[in-house]
Amino acid sequence: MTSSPHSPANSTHFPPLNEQMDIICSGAHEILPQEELAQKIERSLKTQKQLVIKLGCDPSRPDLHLGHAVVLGKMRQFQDLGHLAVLLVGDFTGVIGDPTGRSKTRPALTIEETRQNGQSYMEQATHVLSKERLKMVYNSEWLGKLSAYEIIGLTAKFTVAQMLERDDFSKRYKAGEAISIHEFLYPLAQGYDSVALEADVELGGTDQKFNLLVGRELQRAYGKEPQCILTMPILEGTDGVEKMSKSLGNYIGLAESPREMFGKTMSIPDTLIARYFRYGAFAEEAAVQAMATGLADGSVHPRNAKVQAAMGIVARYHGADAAKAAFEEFERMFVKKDVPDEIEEFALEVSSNPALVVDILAAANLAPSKGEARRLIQGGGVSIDGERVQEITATVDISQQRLFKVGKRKFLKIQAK
RNA sequence: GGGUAGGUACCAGAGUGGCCAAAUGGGGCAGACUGUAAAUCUGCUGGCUUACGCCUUCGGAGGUUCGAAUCCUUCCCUACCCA
Repeated sequence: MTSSPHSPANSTHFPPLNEQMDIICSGAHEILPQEELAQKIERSLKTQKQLVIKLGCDPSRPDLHLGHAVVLGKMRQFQDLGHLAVLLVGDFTGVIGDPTGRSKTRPALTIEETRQNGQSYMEQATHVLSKERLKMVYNSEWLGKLSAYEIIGLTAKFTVAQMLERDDFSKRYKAGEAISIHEFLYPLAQGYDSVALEADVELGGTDQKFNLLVGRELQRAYGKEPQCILTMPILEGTDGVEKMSKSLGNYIGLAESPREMFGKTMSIPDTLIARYFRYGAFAEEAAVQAMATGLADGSVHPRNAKVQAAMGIVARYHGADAAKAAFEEFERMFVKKDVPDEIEEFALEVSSNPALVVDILAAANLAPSKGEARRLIQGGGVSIDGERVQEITATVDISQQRLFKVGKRKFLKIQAK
């Protein structure tokens, strides 16, 4: 549904201030400034106009994972309270390039690609967000229309010293690393989005704090009412160290199968269990507390807590039945060392049969290269029909279907075509 | 504009004519042990090859040499200092 900013919420019933604030604050890392937010809500109650809640999304990476879900979940709460969620696709800023990290030249996306990614983003986001009170916008809409004159005017509203307050910039500056001018434009453009949208609240991860605050500054500079900012914690990836991201391979995708979700959650380090329970499964605060204390005093076995978290996460995206099934399969696979229920089948074209195991692994994409396949065999990581492959020169007859297992969790049934 | 120091595999970082597919550490993968956790131990960690070996890779392009990550030329890129 679409509506222009600050339009009256049709037939929305806003809960009272205290109730709203409680929900909004739960799980939030920081809300700045909290009093202003309260004032905004009070005013919205009085005028019966919904607040505009902004969340920027990066169109170059359209794959959403549990980390994104943390902030999307907060967005959902705003929706449920009657406010308008605005998903801002940064198609224009995406072309500028994300300043965090080394400036790897990012392939410039075409308009079509951004639109497609935006659509796919939207689709996945609605796993968490309600389709009610949801609006998607592209920032090229206004940023693309700015003249050089206007852009210079924008840059004039911010100083280099202010810019260097940003952690990432100051670190790189002190370390003598490269910072391109255009990277300075990124926060400014993002901030300008808030001006254009007349955002009341902008959400983001804690790593976005600076950028969100720039939005506030710029709104003020342009004579608008400054937005409040709300940051959510950054969820660590399954490795427990780095933030969750697809490029690091430590993510749990929102679109993944129940089995994958469950399995990946079970592989997180113990220190993360309660966090995943809270932010991944969106468990009740009381339940999270109970788990945390139980883990701390040893009355809850970490494995069981992890199962609880994993089930909660799977249930959230696939339903309780799927969660139960995933759990049962997990038990069978890893506790009883059995094989999974459903294994993908693969028909392979081979020039000769029996064929080299190494060739089969590479052809079936169970290994990225033949060299890697050899290494896996040498390391004892490959078995066929339950028997470990000993020799890298081994061959196997696949005129009948064979069950290949590679590493801990790759299974594939292979048969000659 | 001038000067200085640099650009090595996923990252950090050694290597300054052949013993270099390139030390070491981190990361990653696999195995053992477990709870698909942590810690620990072991092996592997460019591609092709049963293997011998071949091919591609030390910022780009040329050159010197029997032989180059290493020397020369040139170009590109980065930081710092001076103007």
